[in-house]
Amino acid sequence: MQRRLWYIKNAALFSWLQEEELQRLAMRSEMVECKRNTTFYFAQEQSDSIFLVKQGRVKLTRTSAEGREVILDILAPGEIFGELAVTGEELRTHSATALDDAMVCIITRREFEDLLRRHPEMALRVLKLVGLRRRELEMRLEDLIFQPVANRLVLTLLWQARRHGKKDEDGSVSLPLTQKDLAHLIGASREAVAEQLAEFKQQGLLRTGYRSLVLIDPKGLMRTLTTETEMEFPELLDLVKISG
Amino acid sequence: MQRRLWYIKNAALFSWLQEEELQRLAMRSEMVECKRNTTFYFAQEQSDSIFLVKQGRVKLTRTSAEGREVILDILAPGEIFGELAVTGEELRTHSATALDDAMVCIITRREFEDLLRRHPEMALRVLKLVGLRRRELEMRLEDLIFQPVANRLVLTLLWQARRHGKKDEDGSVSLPLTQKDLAHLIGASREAVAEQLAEFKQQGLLRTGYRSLVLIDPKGLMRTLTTETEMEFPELLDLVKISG
DNA sequence: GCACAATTGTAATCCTGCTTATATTTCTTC
DNA sequence: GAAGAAATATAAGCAGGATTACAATTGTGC
Repeated sequence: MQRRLWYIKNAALFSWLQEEELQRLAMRSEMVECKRNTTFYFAQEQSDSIFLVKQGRVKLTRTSAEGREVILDILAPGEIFGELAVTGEELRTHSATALDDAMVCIITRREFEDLLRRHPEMALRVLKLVGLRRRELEMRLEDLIFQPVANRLVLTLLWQARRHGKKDEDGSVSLPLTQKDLAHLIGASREAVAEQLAEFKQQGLLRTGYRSLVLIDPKGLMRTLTTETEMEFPELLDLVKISG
Repeated sequence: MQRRLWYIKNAALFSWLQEEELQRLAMRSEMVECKRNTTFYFAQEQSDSIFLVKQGRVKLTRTSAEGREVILDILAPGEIFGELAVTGEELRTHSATALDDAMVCIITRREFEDLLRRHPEMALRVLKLVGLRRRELEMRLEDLIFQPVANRLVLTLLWQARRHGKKDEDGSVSLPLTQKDLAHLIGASREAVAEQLAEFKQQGLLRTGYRSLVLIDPKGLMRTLTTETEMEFPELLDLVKISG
């Protein structure tokens, strides 16, 4: 219970609530620990809860009729998912799966809706969040249309590095991602990703490992973009400030 | 002023407000009439107003560094755009342009935020709207990755028919779209769209015209999907109920 | 520790759809 | 009504990336 409270307090979306509300939430939410690859919900299931990631990463995916997968997002601890349950979504439009051994907090839709009603400001914060994710999708749609695999790969590597990368003393960043996950993130085949990674590896920009890769020279990776594309990714320059 | 009130009252997002609020909105909003191809705002401009479409269609686009365009959405009368201004968006991430001679209503962000504060329920409705558009983007991302041009084209034609099509007595639906617009909607080249349309034309599924096309056999178009893809577009069966 | 599953590495082949090119039709404007 | 702009039509050549295939490596469960 204390632990639950701690986690909730440390989620950006909830941290501003007064102690009383936080305790109520901690009391009424369920905490679940689970192994890697556990699925929290599948597409088409009833949308009746909101999740808060406490530990591990969670991937949100859509699967085509033929079983091919696209990754909509990969969440880090402190982020919530399934929040579209409070936007009139009846059934899930994606699946949610743990990428690592994970811990999540489950809040019923009813409870969350009550919270929104008690704190109108919360609705604005959720609105902000949903809007932000929508804009991210718009950017990805654009990249998918305009950028070749190599660029999409670099953009995604840098993006993932900011969210999930572990920074080393020497400035390199390690990422816990399989080539398959990367492929599903950028909408390419696993082989195309492997080939492109091999090329970057040869250029000394990164190292590959089993289920992981290490960005040795993030700035160098970024430079592979600017040759063909205009300078237009100022946010990515923040890469240096990656959380360690 | 009366006309302004009428339009606002007839927008789904506002219709539930009490008369008093509607009048206030009508009073404080600006009504603008403009020609086809007028741009309401460009990407990177300050996000300080929300728009309501009264007449004509409005397209929202993103443009790549090289000048290529992707259409994020095409709005019909009664719909709003620019609403991300109230989600913490500082600068526009897309441009908005009139596809027809149009009329829009402009509400300042401040005014809209006040409205949200006075009516917390409004925040929930906007949240619902933004969530819906996010899900649409997720679907398009998936289609872009999994579907070939032919399928994307059909899906888009049927989708556009529902939103903007004019239904004829004989069951055919006419759409005011250029091939270029279609190409930008599905992320393909204009030529690829033309070629595919030619094929459908030959199969008697549609007719093409200058800046317009007529879906002669929407169900037949849909059937071209089910051969290669599984049946998985139940919503599209509503096509028969297209607004006339 | 051994069998099996998952992941990575690499290469040849093939195909969708982009590019480029050119002609024609329809609208707009003066 | 003529000239120019915008949109449609069509086709050849090319290329990025998917598919297919197979080998090698690393993890996992009994």
